[in-house]
Amino acid sequence: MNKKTSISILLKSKPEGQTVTVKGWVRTFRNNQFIALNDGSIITSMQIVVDRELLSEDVLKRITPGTALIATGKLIESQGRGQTMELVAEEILITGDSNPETYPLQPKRHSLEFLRKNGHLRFRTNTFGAIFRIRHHLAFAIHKFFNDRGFFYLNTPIVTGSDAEGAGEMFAVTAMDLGAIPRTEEGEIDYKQDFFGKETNLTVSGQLEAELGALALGNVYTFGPTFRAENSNTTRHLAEFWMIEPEIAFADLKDDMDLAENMLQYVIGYVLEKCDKDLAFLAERLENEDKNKPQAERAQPLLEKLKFVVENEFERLTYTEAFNILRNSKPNKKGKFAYPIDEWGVDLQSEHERYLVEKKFKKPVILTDYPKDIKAFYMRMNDDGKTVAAMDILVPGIGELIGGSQREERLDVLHARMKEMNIPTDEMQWYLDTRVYGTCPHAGFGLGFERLVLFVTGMSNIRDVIPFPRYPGSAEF
RNA sequence: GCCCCUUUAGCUCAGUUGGUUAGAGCGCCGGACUGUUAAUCCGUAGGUCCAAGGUUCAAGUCCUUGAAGGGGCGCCA
Repeated sequence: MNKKTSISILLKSKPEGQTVTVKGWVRTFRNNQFIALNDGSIITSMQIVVDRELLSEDVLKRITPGTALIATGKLIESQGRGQTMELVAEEILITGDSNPETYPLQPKRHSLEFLRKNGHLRFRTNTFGAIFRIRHHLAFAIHKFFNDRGFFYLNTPIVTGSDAEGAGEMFAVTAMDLGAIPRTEEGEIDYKQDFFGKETNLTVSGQLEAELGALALGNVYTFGPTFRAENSNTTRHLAEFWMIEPEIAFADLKDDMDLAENMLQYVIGYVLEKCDKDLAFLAERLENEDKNKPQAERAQPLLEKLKFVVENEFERLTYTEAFNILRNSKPNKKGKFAYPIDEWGVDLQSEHERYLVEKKFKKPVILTDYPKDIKAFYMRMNDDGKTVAAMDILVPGIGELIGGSQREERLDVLHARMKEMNIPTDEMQWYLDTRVYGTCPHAGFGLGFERLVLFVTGMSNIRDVIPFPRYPGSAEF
């Protein structure tokens, strides 16, 4: 096939009557004369001008929304308004018809619910095209950020034999015949006869393994699929999602917070530059969506929100400071919180996080030094004996975007914590060995990639920012 | 897992205190149109009112159960 030029590249060139070929899918066909052709490389469609003499009536009728075609012709400055250039067709080859009576996508606005049900075709819409181009650039920016800073990309296992992380319910991995599961004499499932000879699950986090890498390579990060079998039915949870988990050696909680804040500012700045057209489209979309909402429910304009995050420092405060703010807050005193703030040590609910982020500070907030009883065993114990060196980054509209901590590097303290929380130490010797041999202060965090995409695109349901969402009751495609 | 809302044409939605033949915009189909921009103009067709059961002289409208979808909460990234 002759070489195609992507529309994104053509739009950067000078239209001087040069002959070019574009290949894509018809969005609309106006006036029996103007094809809006989109090839996915950019949100902008190329206008193909068709001479009626050129094509037979039959071929003209076949140019409908969704039709795939190859158009060759001269690229000239557009005669009409609305686009800078257009392609005067000399040859049009239809490679795939699209029956307009059955093709679900019409040249009009569709609801996100409808497009979710037609998930196999939603890529062909402006909204989802923009989302998935931005998703790509965000992923690339994350790799670039870490690579530029000397981090090594480490792949941690997807099938894991470790069940001590406690980050959530896990999906079992087995090759056993589910109709005839082998049992021991005591009636327990006999995992010794399974493929790996032990109980295995899909990973809920690569952190513990990433620590092993960091305590040799210095700075590492993971970026891989993560699975949680929680029965979560919300707009910000998935059963299969992608998580980024950097882990840094010889570092404390402040280094960890600085890294997370710098990373978010870098990747958001990157897409503000690279994805200006897609972001502008999504910003306008969000604005239109919000027109029907009461003032109080309207979101901050998307570009304004993103620029603000890039240009301003995040608010940093401890759990205890946040607790005092919340306890003395109006909604708490007036009994507006479903979960009143009364006793130090309670876990903060999303209504509290939203108050801090959206009402009190109106910017991303980093909460640190949580009570030890509401956090995981591996987080470093603070000198007060009551709190741990944890940090959560909360952002408007989403809540928790990042969860991290300085890790407990002192063997005796870690051992005591594991015993206290009933974590079986004998199965975790591989983890404890990093503290037995050459331990050092280190820290890391987990970033939910889809939550980042949600935040950047201004979408509201996490199922719309991953190509093939998995959630309770649904695993299409 | 808990709570709330929705389900009417291909899509997005109206549909009054229960009352005759259920409507609109867009799309589709037919026609017009060589500078359109979700093109426009004219015309036609298109409905098991989510399903089952109930109340009533009468149900799209009220009640019960179920299904599907959406939102909030919890768990968390």
